[in-house]
Amino acid sequence: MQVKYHLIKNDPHTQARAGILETTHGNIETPVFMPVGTQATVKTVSPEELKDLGAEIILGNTYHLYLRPGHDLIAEAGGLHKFMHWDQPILTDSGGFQVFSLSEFRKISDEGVLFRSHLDGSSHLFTPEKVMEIEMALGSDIAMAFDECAPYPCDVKDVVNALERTTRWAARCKEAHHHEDQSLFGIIQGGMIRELRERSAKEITALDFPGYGIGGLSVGEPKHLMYEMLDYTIPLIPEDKPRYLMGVGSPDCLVEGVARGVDMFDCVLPTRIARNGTVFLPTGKLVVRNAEYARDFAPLDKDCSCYTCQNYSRAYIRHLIRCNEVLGIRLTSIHNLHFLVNLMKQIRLAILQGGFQDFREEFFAHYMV
RNA sequence: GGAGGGGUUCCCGAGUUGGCCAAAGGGGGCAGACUGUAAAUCUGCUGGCUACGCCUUCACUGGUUCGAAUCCAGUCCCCUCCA
Repeated sequence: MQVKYHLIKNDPHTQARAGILETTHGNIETPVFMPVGTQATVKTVSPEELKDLGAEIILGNTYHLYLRPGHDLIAEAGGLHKFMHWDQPILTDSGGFQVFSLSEFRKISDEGVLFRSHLDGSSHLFTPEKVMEIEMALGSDIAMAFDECAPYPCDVKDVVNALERTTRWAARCKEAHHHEDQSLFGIIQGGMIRELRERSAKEITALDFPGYGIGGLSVGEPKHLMYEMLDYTIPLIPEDKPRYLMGVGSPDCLVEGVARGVDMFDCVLPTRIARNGTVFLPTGKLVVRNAEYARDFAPLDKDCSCYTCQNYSRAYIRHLIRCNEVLGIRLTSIHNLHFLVNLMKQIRLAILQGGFQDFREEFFAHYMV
């Protein structure tokens, strides 16, 4: 089946909305936060633990899985779900972000992107058609179109080029995509320029995808700019399609993204900062690795219901992280993922109960950015 | 008892043709960053101060010298080999 978005409730004061996204591997309650599992694993956290902390859908990455172990191998294993033992929805990113993050290893042409593997230096041409072939082989529920994510800051002409190319590639992706159990999402680009955002939104939505990614944001620009771009972009996306703000995941950005009409988010932030000794709390970030928690025998968050907070102290977690023990980063990863997943569940509940605006104010009354 | 080697800043460890040495490098410690993952990574600080300068420091004591972690003498420890 193709994904289907059901709008359940609009917030009366903001653009926030609650809905359900139906997929082959089950329903997703939106707005939702999606943990990132680039290499067919959310680093250090098992699928069972992801389910326990409430994750509904996770990501995989086309570029990384193509290079290793190879999409053919994963297809042979029975697809990504089976390969990694995750039976809930999966979204695969297309490698478009690697055009940005691995910019020193690639050359862009209209045909596609020639990557020099960061693993062994070998060359690989990613065309929209190739990316579709890979994503279909992976068998994710949602495949992202191959886009060009422009950096920030960026010359206007380069933003325009990326935008135009992204539109052309989106059309080619759509043409090449044939998979009845996988839905292809288009991606809107346009840098930090209102007119270009609007233009990209119009061009991409004209191609009629079952969902839309908003890309090219959270690439180093100030937050107010990102929020502005969302304000310009989201009203141009059909109401009956899910909107996915790609790569965004700080708690404050999630709340503000939802307020602007975003349904889906993904981000490496919770797992990355977890591995570096930082955790999310309702009051803001806390570097549990720091000396001031050496003798703090309380949980990370006394009101948190996650596995970590139910069983371990700040002092113990700090000790593990300082000793480089894997359990330390597993515990902080579990907590951070739970924090964001749970934040979205609270947000959704608030929307359903008509109290999102109050929730938002309450959140920022406590959360120090 | 004899022969040889060595004691450096929290730790390990460079540095001994004397000045460019508050002293390389690593570890540890302290702090910061991290937003579709080249990240369990990266960056900064790590003797003291009334700081573009001053003070204390390279086992200890004394000496040579304009100047010593570096040279000399003695002392105290440590290691290896031979008795």
